[in-house]
Amino acid sequence: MTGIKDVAERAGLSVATVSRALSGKGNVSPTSRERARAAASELGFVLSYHASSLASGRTHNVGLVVPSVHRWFFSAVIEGASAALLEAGYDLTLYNIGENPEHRHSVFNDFLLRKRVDAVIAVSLELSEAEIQQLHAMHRPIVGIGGPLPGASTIRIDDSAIARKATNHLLGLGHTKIAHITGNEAYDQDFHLPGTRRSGFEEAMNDAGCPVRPEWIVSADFTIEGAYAAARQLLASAPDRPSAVFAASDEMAIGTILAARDFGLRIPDDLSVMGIDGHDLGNVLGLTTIDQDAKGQGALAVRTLLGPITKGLVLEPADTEHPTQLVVRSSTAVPKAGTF
Amino acid sequence: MTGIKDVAERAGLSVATVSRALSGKGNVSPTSRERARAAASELGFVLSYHASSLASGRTHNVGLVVPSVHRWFFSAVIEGASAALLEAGYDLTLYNIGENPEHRHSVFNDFLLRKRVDAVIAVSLELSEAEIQQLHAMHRPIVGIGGPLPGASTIRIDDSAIARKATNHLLGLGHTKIAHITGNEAYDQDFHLPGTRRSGFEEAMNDAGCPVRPEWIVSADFTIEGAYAAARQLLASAPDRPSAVFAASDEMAIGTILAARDFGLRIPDDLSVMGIDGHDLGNVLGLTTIDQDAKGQGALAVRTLLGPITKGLVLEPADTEHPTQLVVRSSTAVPKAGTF
DNA sequence: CTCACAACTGCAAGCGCTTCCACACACTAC
DNA sequence: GTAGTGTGTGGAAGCGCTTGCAGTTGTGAG
Repeated sequence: MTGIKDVAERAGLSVATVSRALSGKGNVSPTSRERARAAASELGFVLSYHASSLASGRTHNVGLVVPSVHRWFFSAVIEGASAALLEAGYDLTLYNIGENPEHRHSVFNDFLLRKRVDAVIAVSLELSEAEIQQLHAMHRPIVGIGGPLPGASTIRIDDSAIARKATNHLLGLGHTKIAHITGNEAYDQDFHLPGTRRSGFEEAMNDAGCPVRPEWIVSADFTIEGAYAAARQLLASAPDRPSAVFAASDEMAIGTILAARDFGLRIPDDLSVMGIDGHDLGNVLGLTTIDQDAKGQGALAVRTLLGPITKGLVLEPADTEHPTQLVVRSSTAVPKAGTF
Repeated sequence: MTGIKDVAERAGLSVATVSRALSGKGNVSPTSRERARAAASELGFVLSYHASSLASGRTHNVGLVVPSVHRWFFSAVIEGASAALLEAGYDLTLYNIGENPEHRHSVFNDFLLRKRVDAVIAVSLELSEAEIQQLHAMHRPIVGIGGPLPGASTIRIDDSAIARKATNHLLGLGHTKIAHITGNEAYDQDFHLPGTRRSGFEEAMNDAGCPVRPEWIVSADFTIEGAYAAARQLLASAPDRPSAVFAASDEMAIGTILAARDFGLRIPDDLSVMGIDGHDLGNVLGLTTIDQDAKGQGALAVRTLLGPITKGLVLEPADTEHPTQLVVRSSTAVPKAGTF
């Protein structure tokens, strides 16, 4: 394999100068820089990042920790982060926690401590003080997506406000019999996201003077399949059926739509459905939603990290609220008189 | 940060012995091994993988290259590979090519050559001779998923046989008016997967003496959305409508089901639909499919690579066919007499 | 003409490990 | 007894880069 030594030889320069020329750091005359570049490209030289990292301490690699790669939100974040990192010349090391709690433990107590990443992006994961401390002790900045992280930067959306906005959209159309599909307790552990959205829903309902019926708050696991099952139960009793469903995620809204179709309910005539996310399928199904631009959040996380890192600065913890947008499609409408 | 030196000091051993003790390679007395382990864990020592890689040449990191992270098949492969790698103590570096052709170029001509990965898993990507050569020159074994890779190991399914099996399932039920949703040309570049499945479909039809109607072969981009649009066109002309649709992927089958519902077609009464994949949504929608266990393919790819690597052997190129399974659910049935 | 200073360059010391080699020692086999 | 074998250990030479430092040159100011 050709190393920097070969390049130096060919260019008639020292290894040190070639290193500086190629990295762009330090003073190098234009002539030398050009010669180094030419020699490198003639030899097809590609820097060994191990050696570079060992010597410099910078790895050009960012760790991305996600709870799952299947759910829409996470894969959208991965996509956004991945593209931004690729553009910046950074590698992306993916840690998919999955269902296994042991995996989470080894990711935070082993993998991430191997000094292989310059920074960590944690998606929808509430890190413990100890976990954050460890990473900070190693000078590894952290950006959290999806919730507040003590002492770390975060990118998030205002879940409570969004839930109120969504609920108000339905209320504004004239719905009063509104059900809510929230997340299971298991999903409330990390950032209490389902709880926050649910509270937002309840507040909006109370503000409008609409009763919140406990039996119309059902929970699922944030997947289409899970919400499908939950919605079937919710919609089973024809005489006492909500006229609208607000689901805490688009995937759960989609599950609801599928369940509604099974009962022959037309959307939005017999049932209005809305979600939160901006899922790609929303278009096909005409789903009204609040788009949270997950891809953009992933890209923003990368920019947040890389700015200070490339300048050699320390990342100041900051809390960035990502904008969201109500997208009205055909799954919500004024309730038909008959359904009241 | 504590290094191996600190551990050696604390354990009263040399750095060399500690290294051997912790890595498990070479002869170390049980006493020394235990002392090294104790000292390491007391100090919370975690190996620096950069230094380790630089010295040993092994990186404990595998590169996974995918065309997209959104499509079901790819995220399932990622999930399977990710879990298997985590178990083995390996990092997973994800390269998501995406839509941008430049990204593909830089991944293969820059990122993967940085000597940061021990091996490469390429999913549904047909590598050029040059790309394979480069990686082989660096002694980086490659495993391809989804198609033959000259000189590399591959894991794949028999697309032609599967397509015939699927078609035969529909023919066996009595369908003769069968449409096929195939992939766009853009998706035929890499492993000609859409083309192969389409040929299988046509062969089975011919063998059964059923005419293949060109206007009943439509193409989409492998997404639910794309197939939805294509299926709408296909199903629009009521008088001349197929009684069954075989889609080249589950996502496209799902798009077809959604489109059918828009036309008020009941499944399977008015239209039988089947796909290929084993998509999670298949259960909810009652989709008949051929399960190809994408997660298992990802895990198998990892095992295929890691076996030889950990033993220090060279990976012998081998072509492994992954088993598939016909899963009959409620989206396919005997055609109703009226629809003939 | 000298001096201070900046711009450029090379030497060499690491970065934190792995592993070759040499050596010490304890055996077994003759 | 000696030679041969195997096990356990430490010294030290790298792995392929980056970067502090010092040295060389060129420049404008005094």
